[in-house]
Amino acid sequence: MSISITLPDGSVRQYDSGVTPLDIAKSISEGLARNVLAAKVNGNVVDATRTLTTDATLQLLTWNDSDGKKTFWHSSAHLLAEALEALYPGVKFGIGPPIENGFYYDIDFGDYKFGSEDFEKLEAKMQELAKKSSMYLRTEVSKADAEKYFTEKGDQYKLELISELNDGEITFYQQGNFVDLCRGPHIPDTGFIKAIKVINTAGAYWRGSEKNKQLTRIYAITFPKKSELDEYLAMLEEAKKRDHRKLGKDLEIFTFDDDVGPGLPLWLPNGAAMIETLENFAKKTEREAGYLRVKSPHIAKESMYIKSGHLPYYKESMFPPMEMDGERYYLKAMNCPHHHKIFSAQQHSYKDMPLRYAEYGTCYRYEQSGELFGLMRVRSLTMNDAHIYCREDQFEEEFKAVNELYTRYFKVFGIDKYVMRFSKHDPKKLGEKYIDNAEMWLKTEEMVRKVLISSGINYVEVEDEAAFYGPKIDIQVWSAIGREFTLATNQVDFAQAERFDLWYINEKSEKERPLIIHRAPLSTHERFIGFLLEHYAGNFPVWLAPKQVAVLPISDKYANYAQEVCKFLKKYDIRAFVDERAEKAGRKIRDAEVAKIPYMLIVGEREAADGQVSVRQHGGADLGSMKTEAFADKIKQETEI
RNA sequence: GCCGAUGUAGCUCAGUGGUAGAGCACUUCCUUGGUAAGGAAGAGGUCAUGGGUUCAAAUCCCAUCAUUGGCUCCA
Repeated sequence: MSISITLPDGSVRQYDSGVTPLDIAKSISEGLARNVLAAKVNGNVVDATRTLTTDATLQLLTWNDSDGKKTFWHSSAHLLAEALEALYPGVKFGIGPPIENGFYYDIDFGDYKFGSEDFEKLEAKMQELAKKSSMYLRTEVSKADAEKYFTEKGDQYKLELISELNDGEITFYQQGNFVDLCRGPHIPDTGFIKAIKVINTAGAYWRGSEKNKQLTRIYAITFPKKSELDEYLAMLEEAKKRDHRKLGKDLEIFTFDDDVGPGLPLWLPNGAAMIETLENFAKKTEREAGYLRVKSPHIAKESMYIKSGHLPYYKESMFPPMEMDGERYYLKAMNCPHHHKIFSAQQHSYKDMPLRYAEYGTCYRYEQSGELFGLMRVRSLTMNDAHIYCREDQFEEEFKAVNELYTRYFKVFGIDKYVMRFSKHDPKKLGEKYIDNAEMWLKTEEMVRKVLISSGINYVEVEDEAAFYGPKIDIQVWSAIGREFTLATNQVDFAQAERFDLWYINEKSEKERPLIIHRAPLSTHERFIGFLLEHYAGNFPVWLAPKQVAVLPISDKYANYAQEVCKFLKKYDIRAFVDERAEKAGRKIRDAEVAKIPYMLIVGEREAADGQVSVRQHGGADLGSMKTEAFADKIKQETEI
């Protein structure tokens, strides 16, 4: 009997029933067959060795398809497990999925401490087993047989997984002597795996729960070619060069000190200059957008956090309280309660609304020690914070304006790789994790969705990630080394107005609750500058660069002239300095290049003679000579944002 | 908080039980120069901290602190 196979280009070919995708690949070309890792049949990824008995659409998957890569890495995880079982008999296996770059396997080593000194041995064993080109053989097993197999093997993790499966949907895969519970699919044989690198190990709780035993997670990556592994490792090296922790040190932006404490960054003059620039920019933008600036203290009495409802939710991540005059004071972990108090300090009419209170507010959060990460996760942070108090009929417009502010900022900084997450509540957790007001949850979530859709913003909706007081939008970005974090956030709050008894007088002369929007589009200084360091790889645009211009006298005969130039530029608010060291011009240029300073002004006899500067741009472009004033005008223009 | 790794000069790092090292940076002197490193000399370390083993510890063991890769968390 013959079946019709439709290929991605639309062509239809006839084959005998029982043909495999691999056979089909061979019929097209031997070269293709050598590269086929798996197949997509009617949209489902399956083994390339599965037989086809009915008409189908077929896509052959290779290393160039993400599903092909995933299959390759998943199969590699089985290879890793096979090698582990050979090297450390009796180990038990959790799960071993592919990830974005490579794969991992969670292992229970019993009492053995698996560490980095085991990596080479493991890699060698995997290489050895890969060379055998063992086929990945699929068998369907009954639930009873599956349970029997892993009971005999004593692997309680696999048994737990099996207990959640139904009879008839359980399959085993075997390569060499290793059998694993797996739904597949897999690559045809281990011979495809040519390059192997064990990356690192980490503790990981079984099924992701702190209550469970911690297993040893082994991360590794494999490739079908040695050269691809080399490329990957080179790419990792490149990413390390962008790491904000390295750049922050090299460019003298920030530092940490044991005597100050973990997660408490110290800003060096260059970092402080960036903060000042960012604040000026934000303040100007916010002023234009109708925000009013407010200021609030760093601490407050415990009673305020009880009133706000923050304390029961976040006590664990606040620094412990200080006792003073029989009162307990907390370092603030958020600015909202203070702002609410500013709102309630005055009486407001509906005509005053919306009121937008903005503050670069410094907060302190006791992040878990294991969570600290350079500038991205710290314990003292200064937020680009603001709270908008508005009437319900103003909410959409206000929320939309906030989104537009984000878009404007992101455009200025050239941020285009991000995901907007719309975080919603989980109705099952009303009264626990979330304020118990089902109606307001649904109402505000619908309002947010409406704004997102009408603004044409791409977003994903996620359940059970809202703040306790309302739905929110988070902007997810990635660090140079691939770690995901929330850059900015925009939240709705329908709970705290009630708690703080916030009201305004409406048209009918009645008290009415405002809706509140929390927003922090520029995140915190810590996180944002950390992000910008990586985003620009330290090559900041002129307006943001902590040092904008280096004036480099050819010799100390021209030091005075250099100082004159520098003084002149400073009058224009340009951040300039003179390199007066007794070094040659070449050396001064090199050092300015390494420090990533946008402009270098070389001044010597020629320039001093007629009030000029010779301009070199970071990166090497020689812009020639011009009057100092002309240069200052040029920079002024460039720093307009 | 949990599992693993790391901690030596300002920075980057070498140093497997026997007198603490290199490069860069720093200081001083010489050199006065034209678009990515001029030369010489000098200074600089309680080898994270505290215990232990040893005739002897940067090195081996234990604890603590910090950093870091993950896990859990993230107002």
